[in-house]
Amino acid sequence: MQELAKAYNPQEHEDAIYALWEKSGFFTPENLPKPPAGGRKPFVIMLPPPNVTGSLHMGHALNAAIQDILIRSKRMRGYDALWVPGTDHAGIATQNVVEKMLKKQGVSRHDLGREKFIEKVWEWKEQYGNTIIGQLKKLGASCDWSRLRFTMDAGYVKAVEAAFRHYYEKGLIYKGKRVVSWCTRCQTSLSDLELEYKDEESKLWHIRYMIPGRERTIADRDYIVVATTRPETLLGDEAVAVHPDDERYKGLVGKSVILPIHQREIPMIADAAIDMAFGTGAVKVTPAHDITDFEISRRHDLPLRQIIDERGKMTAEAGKLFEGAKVLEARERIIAELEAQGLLDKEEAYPHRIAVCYRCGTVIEPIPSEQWFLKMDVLAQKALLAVKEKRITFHPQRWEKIYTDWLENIRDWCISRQIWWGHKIPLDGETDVLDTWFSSALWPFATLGWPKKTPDLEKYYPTQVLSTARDIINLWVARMVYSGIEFMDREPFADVIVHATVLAKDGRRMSKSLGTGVDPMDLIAKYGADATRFGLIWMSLGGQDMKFGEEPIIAGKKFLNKIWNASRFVGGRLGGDISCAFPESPRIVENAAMIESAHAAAKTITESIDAYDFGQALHIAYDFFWHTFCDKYIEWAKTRDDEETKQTLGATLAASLKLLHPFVPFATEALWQHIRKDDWPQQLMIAEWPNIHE
RNA sequence: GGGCGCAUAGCUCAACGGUAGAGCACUUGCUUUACACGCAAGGGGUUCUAGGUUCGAAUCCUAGUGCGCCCACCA
Repeated sequence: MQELAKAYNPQEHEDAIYALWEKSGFFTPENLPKPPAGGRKPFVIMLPPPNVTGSLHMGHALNAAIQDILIRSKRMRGYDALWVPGTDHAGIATQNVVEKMLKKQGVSRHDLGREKFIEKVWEWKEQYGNTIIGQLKKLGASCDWSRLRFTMDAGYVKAVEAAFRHYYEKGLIYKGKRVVSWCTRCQTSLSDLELEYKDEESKLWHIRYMIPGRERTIADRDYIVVATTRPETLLGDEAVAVHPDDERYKGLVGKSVILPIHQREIPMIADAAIDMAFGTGAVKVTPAHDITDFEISRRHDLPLRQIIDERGKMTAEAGKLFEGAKVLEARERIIAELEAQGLLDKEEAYPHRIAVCYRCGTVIEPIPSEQWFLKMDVLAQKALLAVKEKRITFHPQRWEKIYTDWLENIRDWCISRQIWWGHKIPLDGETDVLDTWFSSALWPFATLGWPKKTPDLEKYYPTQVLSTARDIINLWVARMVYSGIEFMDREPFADVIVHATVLAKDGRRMSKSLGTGVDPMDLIAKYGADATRFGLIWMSLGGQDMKFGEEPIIAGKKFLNKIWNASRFVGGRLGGDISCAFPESPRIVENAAMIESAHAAAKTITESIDAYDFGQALHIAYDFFWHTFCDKYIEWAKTRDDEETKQTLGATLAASLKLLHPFVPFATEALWQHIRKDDWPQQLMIAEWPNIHE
């Protein structure tokens, strides 16, 4: 055996080891050597496809480590372990990135036109889209790269079309004019889940709507007061609504009031959606520019008067005084006008949350728009039942509530987007593409060849586990569940791991804009991939969010050095004559105890992995290796020279490398390659997992 | 307005009904022939507060305080 360096240096080994793995082809289950008796059962995970805009962040790194631990341990346990990787075209996100790039060259997407622009996006995708794939390899992810997919590759386009047609023919997809959340910058509609909220120090303006004739209302006035945060929308008001039980307005319902500025008569209506306790209990109803008001307007058959256009400017309907003005300019003019006319009752400070686009932060304008919708009631029920009847379990289980609460209060899904980058809507003319999540929802089976009945689909669907971040439980997980049931008649996975969120050291979110982000690639460069994986998993105990610090990664680095040197010692002591097998009936008490400890460790590590307690599994492995094997046994074995002890020493090392491999694959494989004898499995990656039944 | 999570050693976290542990940091020794990325020994906690249940509580219950996150069509 060649001399090993005194200290483990990850940079010397990681790339070579990964190349060795890729060359062997064992990431592809069909290439695995001789199946165990009884054949191999599949164990399948679909990688949540990262956006082609992205590079690996700490959440990705943690999630990749979790999935790799599962896949590697199952592969060693004799499963056809398949981890399917891929990337997501990420509609709006990618379009925005490319638009920004073009802007630097002084070009807008409209300058280019649709076709040219999409060409640019594909170019961009080819150039940068696989950044994260390279980073996953750096991290040691044992994905089957021969099955790499993209949510807009040729086969995937077919899947999306088939899904759309299926829903359409079933009557679940319809087109309609609705008030939708509209981003005036991205020029597209957005679903509820694509909105973010921002606190704003706003004002609540109390406005007087005069009552015609000499009728009197509460407090003996000839006007009623409505409160609003958006006075400019009054130009589109079609009613004033009160609660049906509100005694204050009893006599007025069914009569009318005079809309300020335009002097239109609009009706007073009663609707149960109104909260009597808020403000004056009377609400202006603007059907075209508020989603709730739109719903009220449908119940009362009110017209839809659009006064704001998709660029966020006032339309001709708003009147000559306002046409062409931006919303905020119109607001100022309206307030000034109301004040001049004595119709501004009062204004008060009002802290308030406003919806903004999750991609660009622009304030959302609700506007009426022709859109495609997917009916959700029946599909949502299917997704709910899958969890309620325990065909799908979340880990930790409390996340099921997030999922069920959303599905129980769901609205139809607006699936059309007015952007250029995405799947074209099959029945549509030129304009729209599908929400990016419409294609992601098909991921667990579209990646396996659906709608074709492929052997892969037959063999590998359904998958076993999905591991993901919590913020896409509804955006993605719920949609995969009902899609799987709808198209495959079977839930796409049995277990959903909702992994911890990696927070900055001070407990804030990691984000580029806050400057709190940590780049996992920097950590890999500094400490190696194994140590980085070790640190992340070491911290992820009990499903709690983790405040990230480098200390556990340093602990990982030291631990790897410990493994390295223990192996160096055992290798030197046994002179290359290392056995993988424990002595059958040890006569020496210390050896028997060592073997028993190794079996016990194997058992608890395996059980912890199966329970998705990866942090606990790693702590057990660490404690076993360092404090039992090294501190006690190796120290004792130094004084011995008998065959039984030598055999125990070698076999315990081999078992330890196997148990540690899913967590720290590079160093353990490098050592295996160094100490292995010809009759050993050619790679630790496919070595048999220690027996846990003893 | 609802919901969820967390509060344990200087720091980051385990333990989840039976005498409080780890990693990092700290102290004191060690060129012990695998490892100073190491070895040995050690210091440090009335487990947020106040009640309660129990023979026994960090662990269960109630209330409070402080952080963090999510959902919602109070205009």
